[in-house]
Amino acid sequence: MRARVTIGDFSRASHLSVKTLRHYHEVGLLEPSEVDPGNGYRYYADDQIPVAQVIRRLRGLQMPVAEVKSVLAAPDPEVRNRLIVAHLDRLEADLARTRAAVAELRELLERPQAPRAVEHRTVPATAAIAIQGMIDREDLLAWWQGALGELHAILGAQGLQPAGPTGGMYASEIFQHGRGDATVFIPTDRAARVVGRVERLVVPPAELAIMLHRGSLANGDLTYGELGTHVMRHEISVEGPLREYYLVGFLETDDPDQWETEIGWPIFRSDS
Amino acid sequence: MRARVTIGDFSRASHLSVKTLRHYHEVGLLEPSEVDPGNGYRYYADDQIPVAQVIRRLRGLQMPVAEVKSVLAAPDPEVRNRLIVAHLDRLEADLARTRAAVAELRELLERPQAPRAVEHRTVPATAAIAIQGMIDREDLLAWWQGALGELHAILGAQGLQPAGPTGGMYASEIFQHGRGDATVFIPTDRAARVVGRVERLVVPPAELAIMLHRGSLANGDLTYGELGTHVMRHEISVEGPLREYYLVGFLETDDPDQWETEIGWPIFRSDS
DNA sequence: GTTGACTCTCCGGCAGGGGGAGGGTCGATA
DNA sequence: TATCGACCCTCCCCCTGCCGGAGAGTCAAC
Repeated sequence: MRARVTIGDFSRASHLSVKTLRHYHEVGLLEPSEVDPGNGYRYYADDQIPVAQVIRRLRGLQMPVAEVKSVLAAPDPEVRNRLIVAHLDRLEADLARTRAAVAELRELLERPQAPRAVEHRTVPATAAIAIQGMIDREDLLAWWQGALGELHAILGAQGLQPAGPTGGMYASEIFQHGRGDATVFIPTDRAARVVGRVERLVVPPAELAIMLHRGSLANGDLTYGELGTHVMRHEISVEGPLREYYLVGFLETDDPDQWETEIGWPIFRSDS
Repeated sequence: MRARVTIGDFSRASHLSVKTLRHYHEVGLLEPSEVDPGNGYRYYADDQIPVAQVIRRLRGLQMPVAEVKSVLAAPDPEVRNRLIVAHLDRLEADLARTRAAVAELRELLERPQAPRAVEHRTVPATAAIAIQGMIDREDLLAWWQGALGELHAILGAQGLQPAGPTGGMYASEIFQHGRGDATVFIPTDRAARVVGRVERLVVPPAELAIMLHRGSLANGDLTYGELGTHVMRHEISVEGPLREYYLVGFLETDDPDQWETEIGWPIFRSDS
């Protein structure tokens, strides 16, 4: 026989506040086992306690309500667990990222930076193989590694050598709005055969203000900031994606602190 | 000479969206260096880029806007750094908690539990020394350890022995709303002298449904849930704080997995 | 029948912005 | 100098996941 209790009692038993329970009812996350049609009173059954527990646990780990709902709706325990584990994995990844950001910020607080040099460069049009995509910022790093790896693999498989440093182009919307067009490319002298998402591309010419960034690109915003300040102060900024050239990257060394990246900001140059 | 740019250019240079910049202006976090009184256009100066960078960094680490504001308002770099480091420390603590919760949940997914026995117990009124307080849930663990340590120290200093297991009483509001009354106590035969926040207390008698919880109390909600289900199904719940008795706790062993805690739910018993 | 403790719905608000409507402006070109 | 497209402005509503309170209806014990 199932016991039936009021919302207040269920609140005390489940450790969810009355407000929260009503909210969960409203959004369909946890429906009372019975609602009196006369007065609207909600009544909960004792076997809803474990459900409430699960909800509390998952919400405590920031799982969005909609996702909790789909977990509960999944009939198969296997599916359920996979959804939960997926969320836990995302959490772990988040933790790692935050931890890294914290460490970097601590580092930056310890030792302030010296100003860096800015170079002007005229980049000619360049034939290359490339991968393009509309990318969410959070996926950028994974996409970037995958795409660069693929390009190198294609090149290697055809016995070709890069004709210049690997590079990338990034629409500023990626950084402002978290999503935008991105391109990575490797210059090639001779036409490579293209496979899958790899395509041939003539990287357009550009006038760039260039600053060298050392270390992981997770810290790239600092260099971007410095470069942006320089450009605002001394140059005329023009339309066009930001450009990066990976002089030393993850293909050359495992230690991100050793990476060297040129960051290029499109500018207008009237004279030399 | 400072350059002056429109909000769009500043957005591209700072990687903050136009919407966000307007929002930061509105809340006073980042004021444009100049606002045209005629048309309301915002203009930013190049030396605001580093400020924008700092804001972006700190916001990226979930520092509330108000706190970022006070960081920027702090004139002394020392003070600034202390504020930031404090936030980073909080973040680290958060990370540790989340990590632990993730690990526990993974564990729970691996091996499901067997149902546990529930015992009925009549607890008589008991003289004790106690510490009470209105506690936020997040501070509960620290408060609990501190208070228990203090009680034991007082007892030890007076050469007295506990006359029963250490216990605690917790208003259910703590769990429902994150804040409420809490009490920890140690029964004593002979009157102890009381010092500071320690007081003498007669722990009121109670009828309890009791379940044994093994392991860290971070997982206590599971046992609470099971016990709550039992109470809803088989007992008549009455008013009164939840009660815990720490049979094996942090004073006895360093390994939280070894802890044993009795969890008591106040019930009504008409007969034996 | 009267309390007092519950319960209901509805409204408003929090952070930290995003989306979009509707309308004014800027500047480079023709 | 007119025009056009790219900017910019304000205002309002929306999002998530609840919390707080007002005003009114209900339940159960005495």
